[in-house]
Amino acid sequence: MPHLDRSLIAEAPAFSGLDGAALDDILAHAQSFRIPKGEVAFRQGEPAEKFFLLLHGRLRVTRLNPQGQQMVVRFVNPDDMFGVAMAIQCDIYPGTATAAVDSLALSWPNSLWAGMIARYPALAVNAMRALGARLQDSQQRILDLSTQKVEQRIAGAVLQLAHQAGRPSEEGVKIDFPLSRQDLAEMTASTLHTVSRTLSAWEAFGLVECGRQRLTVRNEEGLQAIAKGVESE
Amino acid sequence: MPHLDRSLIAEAPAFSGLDGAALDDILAHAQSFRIPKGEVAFRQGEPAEKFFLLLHGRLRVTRLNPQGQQMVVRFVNPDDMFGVAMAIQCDIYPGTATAAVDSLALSWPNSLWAGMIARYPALAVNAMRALGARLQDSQQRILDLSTQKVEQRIAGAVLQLAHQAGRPSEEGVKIDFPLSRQDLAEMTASTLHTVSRTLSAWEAFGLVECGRQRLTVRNEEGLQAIAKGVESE
DNA sequence: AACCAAGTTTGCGCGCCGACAAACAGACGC
DNA sequence: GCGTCTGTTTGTCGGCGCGCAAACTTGGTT
Repeated sequence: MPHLDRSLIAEAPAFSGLDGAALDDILAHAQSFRIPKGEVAFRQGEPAEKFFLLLHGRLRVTRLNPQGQQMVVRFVNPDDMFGVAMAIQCDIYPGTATAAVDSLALSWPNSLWAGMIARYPALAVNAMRALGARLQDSQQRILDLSTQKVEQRIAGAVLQLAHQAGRPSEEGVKIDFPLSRQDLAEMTASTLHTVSRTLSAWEAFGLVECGRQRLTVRNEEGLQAIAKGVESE
Repeated sequence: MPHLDRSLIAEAPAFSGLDGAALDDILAHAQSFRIPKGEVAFRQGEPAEKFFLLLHGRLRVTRLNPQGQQMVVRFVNPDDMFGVAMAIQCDIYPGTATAAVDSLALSWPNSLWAGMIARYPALAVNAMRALGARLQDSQQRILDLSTQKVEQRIAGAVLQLAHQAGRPSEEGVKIDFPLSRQDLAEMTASTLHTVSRTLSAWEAFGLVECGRQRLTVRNEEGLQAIAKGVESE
C-alpha cells in the first residue's frame, strides 16, 4: 500500500491512459515536498536530477539571458509536469521555477524516466503531447511578439492567465495567485511602467480591476477586442 | 527488397537506434516526392494527413496570424522531420512549408505514426528529443526578442543560419540557399528595410558580404560580438 | 537585346515605448 | 503607532526602428 494515494495523480494528463497498478507503481517511487512561496524548485543552470508534477499551488518559470535580463517562460498549474529537462536530453535546467504561492509537488529521479517510458508507453505519448502544446504556445508567443503592439500582448497575456488560473468571483474572473506588473512585463516583453499605465487605462474603462499583485477581468470581450487589434477610437 | 535504399534515412537523427530491418520496414511505407522551389509541402490550416522527412534541399516554415502578418518559424534542413503535427495531437498544420530550393522528401500517412512508435519505441524518444530541441529554440528566441535590440537579433539569426546551413567558401561561410532580406526580417521581428540597412553597414565593416538573396559571413567573431551586445564605439 | 518583375537600397519623419526619476501606497514587523 | 520595504503610479524625454515612398539593381524571360 503506497503512502501516497493514486487519486493524487489520476487526474493529471501526464498519466492519462494508465491503470491503477501503474499509478501505484509510479507513485511508489515519487517523493512529495512543499515549496513555500518565494522558494525555488530548481534553478537555471543546476544539473537536472529530478522531474516533477505540481499537485497544488502555482510556479513561475523564468529564464535569464547572459546579460542578466529575465523573462517569464510560463506558469505551472496543478497537474502540470515541470522540470522535464531530461525528456529533452538536457542535463541542466534551462530555467528557474519559483513558487508564486505555497505549493506542493511530487518528484522522481531522472534515472527512472527511461524505465517508466519503456514500461508505460502511454507516458511517452502524453509527454510528447505536452511538449507539443508548449511548442505551439511558444511559437504563438513569438508570432505575437513579432506582430502585435504592447497593449495587444498584455491583453493576450491577461486573457491567457484568466483562462488557466482564473476563478469566477462576484464580478469578473479573478486571477488567483499574486501577479505583479513586473511579471506581466516579463511575459510580454515590456516594462512594468508600460504595464502599469496600460492597466490603469483599462481600469478607467472598467475592463479590469486591479490591486497590488491582484487582477480581476471584468470585461473579457473588451479585452479580446483589444487583443485582436480592434482600435477603440 | 524495398525500392528505396535504407541509406537514405539511416543518418537521420529521427531514426537513430533502429536496425536495418526496422529502417526497411519504415521505408516500405514511405513515399518520396519532389518539391520544386517555391512550391509548398503543406499549407497552414490544411488537415494534417502526412508527416515528412527532408532528404535534400531546404524548406522555410512560416506562420500567419489572423491579421495576415507572417513570420518564419524555422528552416528545415536535410534529415529533419517536418509536418509532425500529429505527434503533438494537432489535426491541422500550424504553418506552411515552402521549398527555398528544389527539394526532395519522404512522407508517411499519419495513420502509421501510432503503430510505428509502438513497434519502435526509439522513435518516440527521438521525436521527443527533436521536439525538445525545438522548444528550447523557441524559448531562446522569445528571450532574444524580449531583451535584445534588432541588430543583435539579426546577428544571431545570421550566425544560426551560417551554422546550420553554412558552407565554407573562399573567404567566409556562405549560406547555401536563397535568403532574402524579408526572410531575415520575418525571423527577427523586424522589417526588410531595417535588415537591409543593417547588412549594408556590416558589409561596409567587412563583417559580411551580401548579394541578392545571398549572404556570406566573413567575420564570425565580429558578428558574435554584436550578437552578445558589445557596443562598437 | 530589351524588358520585366522581384529584390534591394536609401531618405525622411513620426510614434511607440523604454529609460530615468520621484512620489505614493499597502503590507508587514516591531 | 511608526518605520521600512516592496510594489505601483505618473510625468517627461528621447531614441530606435517602423511606415511610407521612390529609385535602383539584378536575374530571368521572351
